[in-house]
Amino acid sequence: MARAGLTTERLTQAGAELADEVGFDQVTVSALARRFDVKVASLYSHLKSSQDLKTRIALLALEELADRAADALAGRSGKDALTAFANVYRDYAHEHPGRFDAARFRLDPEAAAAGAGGRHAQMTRAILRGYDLSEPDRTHAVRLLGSVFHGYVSLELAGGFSHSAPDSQESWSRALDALDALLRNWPAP
Amino acid sequence: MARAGLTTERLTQAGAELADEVGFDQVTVSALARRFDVKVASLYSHLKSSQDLKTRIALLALEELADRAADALAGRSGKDALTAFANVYRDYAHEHPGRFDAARFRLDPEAAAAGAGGRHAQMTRAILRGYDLSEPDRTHAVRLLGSVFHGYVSLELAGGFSHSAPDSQESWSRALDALDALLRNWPAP
DNA sequence: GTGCGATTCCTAATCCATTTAGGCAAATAA
DNA sequence: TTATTTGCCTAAATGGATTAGGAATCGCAC
Repeated sequence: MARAGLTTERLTQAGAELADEVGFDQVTVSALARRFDVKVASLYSHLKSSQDLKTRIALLALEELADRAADALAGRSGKDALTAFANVYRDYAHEHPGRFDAARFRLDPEAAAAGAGGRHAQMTRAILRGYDLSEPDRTHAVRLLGSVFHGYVSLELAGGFSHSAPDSQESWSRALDALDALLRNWPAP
Repeated sequence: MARAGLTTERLTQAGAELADEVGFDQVTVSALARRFDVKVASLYSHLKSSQDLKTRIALLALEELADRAADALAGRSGKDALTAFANVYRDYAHEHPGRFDAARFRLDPEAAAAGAGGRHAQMTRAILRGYDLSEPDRTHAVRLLGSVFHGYVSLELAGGFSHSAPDSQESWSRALDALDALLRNWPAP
């Protein structure tokens, strides 16, 4: 019987594709086995558990996202950087809804720390170098930006802004304008 | 054999409590049956499916949230209203993490429309009456506020801001200050 | 109070996902 | 080639979701 060539990486990758197709919470060890035309138990040589699979998909998504963001930030600053960074999030979410959902998966703190978690915060900080903020305001701003990106895209993906004018794209642009204005004019406590 | 007195409402209520205790995605028809000391199949006279149960919990949470928000907004305006509204969200999420998670559940559009979905947007609009914004900027602002509230609280609940200074409460306050400043000084396109 | 229909809950069975244990065969190394 | 490791399999236990059909209980009319 020919071997299927399973590895943890291939399984994670295929799991990510599956997530994009059927939704992250529909990702199941069984479905993955079907996709490789292999018996379910075989996957357990490569994955600790169903939870393990999901965690790996989440970490993959975080890495991909961080890679894209790093790319987008190169050579940009100020509002240009802000916009580019934000659009990486939004575009990624639209291209890979399942992965994006995965990226919001509750990770055990150790897994999050080991993975790309820190890179994201670091890049958000980098964007703020283009604005005149010092600690602790810079941290507050990092958290606010993260909240807006995560929140807006989540609501949009959940269908919150469809079926109503104005266009979501328009609101997104204006939200970025607003954030830029806010960062240039951050209020004193 | 004495009857347990099951009704759809009691099941939904108990499901919400269960969600707060063990997490929304751990809410299961079986667990609910155990809680009522009743066989699983019995619940299917009151619930269409597991999905149905989750949808009901989500709608319950949205209603509770809308009720609290309406209460908090009464007699307030401007930043006062903004802060009160925002704190309702955050407090509710901390008191009832499972329900809050449920409120972010992907609802079929019909269920969302039938439920309290519209009340939330309406109240957010009401807050903005205290600021000088006209359409379509008001809608953009509604979406931005919703994104921040949802995003911040989600990230906070996921543990994103713990284990690092400054305190999350501090960032939350400063974020509200910032939003207030932004709304008073909304940038032109 | 007795009887009747409707409702509530149960038994039983099926299906599907997760997970572990132990075995045979294929790839790799000696 | 033989020995060893590794990859995938069969088999089986556990537990949730769901449906069909049966029995107990309740509310109400007589």
